[in-house]
Amino acid sequence: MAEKPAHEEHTLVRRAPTSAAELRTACASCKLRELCLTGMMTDEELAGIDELVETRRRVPRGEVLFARGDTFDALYAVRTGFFKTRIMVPEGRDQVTGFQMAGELLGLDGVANDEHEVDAIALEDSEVCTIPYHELERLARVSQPLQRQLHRVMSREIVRDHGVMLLLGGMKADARVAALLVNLSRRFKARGYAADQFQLRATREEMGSYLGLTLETVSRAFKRLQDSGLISISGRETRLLDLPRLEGMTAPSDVH
Amino acid sequence: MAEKPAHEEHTLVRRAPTSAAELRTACASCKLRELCLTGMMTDEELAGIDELVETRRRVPRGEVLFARGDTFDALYAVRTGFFKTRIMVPEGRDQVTGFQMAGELLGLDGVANDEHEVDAIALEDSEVCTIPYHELERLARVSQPLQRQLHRVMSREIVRDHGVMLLLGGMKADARVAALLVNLSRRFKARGYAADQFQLRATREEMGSYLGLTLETVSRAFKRLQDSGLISISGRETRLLDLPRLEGMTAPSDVH
DNA sequence: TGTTGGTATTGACCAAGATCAATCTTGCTT
DNA sequence: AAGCAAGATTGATCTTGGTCAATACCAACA
Repeated sequence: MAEKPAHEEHTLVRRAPTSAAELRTACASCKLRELCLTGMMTDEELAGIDELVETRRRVPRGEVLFARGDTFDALYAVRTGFFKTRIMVPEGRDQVTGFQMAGELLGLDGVANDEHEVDAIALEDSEVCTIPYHELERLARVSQPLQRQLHRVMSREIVRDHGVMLLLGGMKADARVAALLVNLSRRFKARGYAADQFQLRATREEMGSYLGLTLETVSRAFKRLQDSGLISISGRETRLLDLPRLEGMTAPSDVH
Repeated sequence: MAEKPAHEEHTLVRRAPTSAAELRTACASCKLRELCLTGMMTDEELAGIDELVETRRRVPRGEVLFARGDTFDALYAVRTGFFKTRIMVPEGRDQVTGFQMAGELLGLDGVANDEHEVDAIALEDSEVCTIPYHELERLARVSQPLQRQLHRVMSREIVRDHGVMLLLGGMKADARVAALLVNLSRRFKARGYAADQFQLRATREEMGSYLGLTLETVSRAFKRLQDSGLISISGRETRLLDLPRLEGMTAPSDVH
C-alpha cells in the first residue's frame, strides 16, 4: 500500500483545471445530494449553492486525501469510491476510526482545532468533492436548510460514534464482525446498491483495527459466520445469506 | 439510584418561574463561558446573546435530564454538577457513553433526528442552562463567532469520541482506567480545580460500562494503580500521586 | 511461468479479563 | 443506634481472544 508520494500532490491536484462542463455537475445535479450536505433542500435553495463545490479531485487507491496535522480548510464529500480514516498513535499501532463511502462526508474532525485529527486514505480509486469550509459556513448563515443539514450531519457523526463505542465496549468478536457487515449493507442499500452482496474493500487487518480485534480473530469470525451459513465469501466478494439473523447477532452480549 | 419519578417533571421545572435577577446571570456573565458555547466571543457580540439561555434548571442526583426518545428542542449546558449519558440497549445491559461536568454541553446527539438518542442522568445534584435549539440556530446565523463556536463544540465531541474508540479498541484494563483518571484530571484543571485531587462521582459499574470493562476489573485496576503508588483512594476522594506516569500508561498497548 | 510481496487461513498455546460467589464497607433510613 | 441496601473488594475458575508461527492464496510483474 504505497502511501508515501501522494501527499505533496494536494495543492497541485486540488486546483487542477477542470472543464467547465464538469464543474456544472455540482450539488444541484448530484445524484447523491440527499445523502450529502444539501439533502432536504428545495431546488430554489439549491440554486445558490451550486458554486459551493470548488472542484473535484481524484484519489487513487492507497493515497492520502488528508493527513493528521494538515491545516483544515475544506470538507470532502465522497463521490465515488471508499475511504478509511485512522488515527496514528505514536510508537504504536494505528486505529481505523471509520469507513466512508459515496455520499458521505470526510473531515468534520478538523473543525475543532483547524487541523485534521485523522488520516483519510482511499481504499480504492475514488473521487471527492472539495467543499471549502469557510464558504460553507458563509452559506449556512444565509440558508437555514443548509445550516440545518450541516448540523444534522455533524450530529449523525456523533451518534454513529456512539454506535461504535457500543460495539467496542460490549460485543463479542462474531457480533462485531456481523455488525460491521450489517452496517455496510444498510449503507450500500441506502445508495441503491444490493444490500446482500458487495465488495469488501478493507483488509482483515483494517477491519480488525476498526473493530478492536486482531486480524486472526476477524478471519476466524468470518469462518464461523460462513460455517453457520450466514455469509459466503470469495475473495473480496461478500454475500449476506441471512441478513435478519445477522442483525439479530448484533445485540450486545450480556457482558458487564 | 431512584430514576423513576424524575422524568415527568420536565416541563414543570423547565418553565418554573425564575427571578429576574437570576436570569441576568446569562452567558455574558457566566464564569464558564470560555468553555461553553460563547467562548471566544467579544463582549459586544455577547450582548445580543444574553437572552439565549431561557432558564436554568436544577437536576437532583439520580434524576433524568432527558431520555432517549424525548423530542429534542434544547441543548443543556452543565452549570454545576456531574452527569453521565448512557444508551439503553433493549434486552441487555446499558452502556455509558460519556461523563459531563460544568461548562460542558449535553444533547448534541439529538440534532440528528430531532430526538435524543441517549439518556442523561445527574450523578450529583446539578444545575443546567437550557438553550433552546432553534433560538441558538437563529443566533448562529447572525453571529459568525457563535456559529464558529457551535461547530467547534460539535467537532470536539466527534474528536472526543475518537479518543474513546481508541481506548476501547486497543488499551488494556489498567491503561483504560488511567486514561479516564487523566482525562477527568485535565477537565477539572481546565475549570480551575485541582488536577490531582477530586471526587469520583461514578461508581465502578458506571466507569466499567464507559470503559468496556466489568466492575470487578475496574476495582482490581484501581488496586494495582494504588499498589504501584500512582493513585490513592479513600471513598470517592481520589488523589493522583504521579500524573506523568499515569499519562505515560495511556499509550495504547501493542495489541493488534 | 515463476517469483515476490501482501493478504488470509489455520493451529497450538497463553494471558487478560469475564464470570460466579462470598464477604466487607459505607451511607441511609427509621 | 440498628438495620439495610448499594457499592466495593477479593478470590477461584473459565472463556475469549491475543500471540506466535507455519502455510496457503493470489495478483502483479519480470
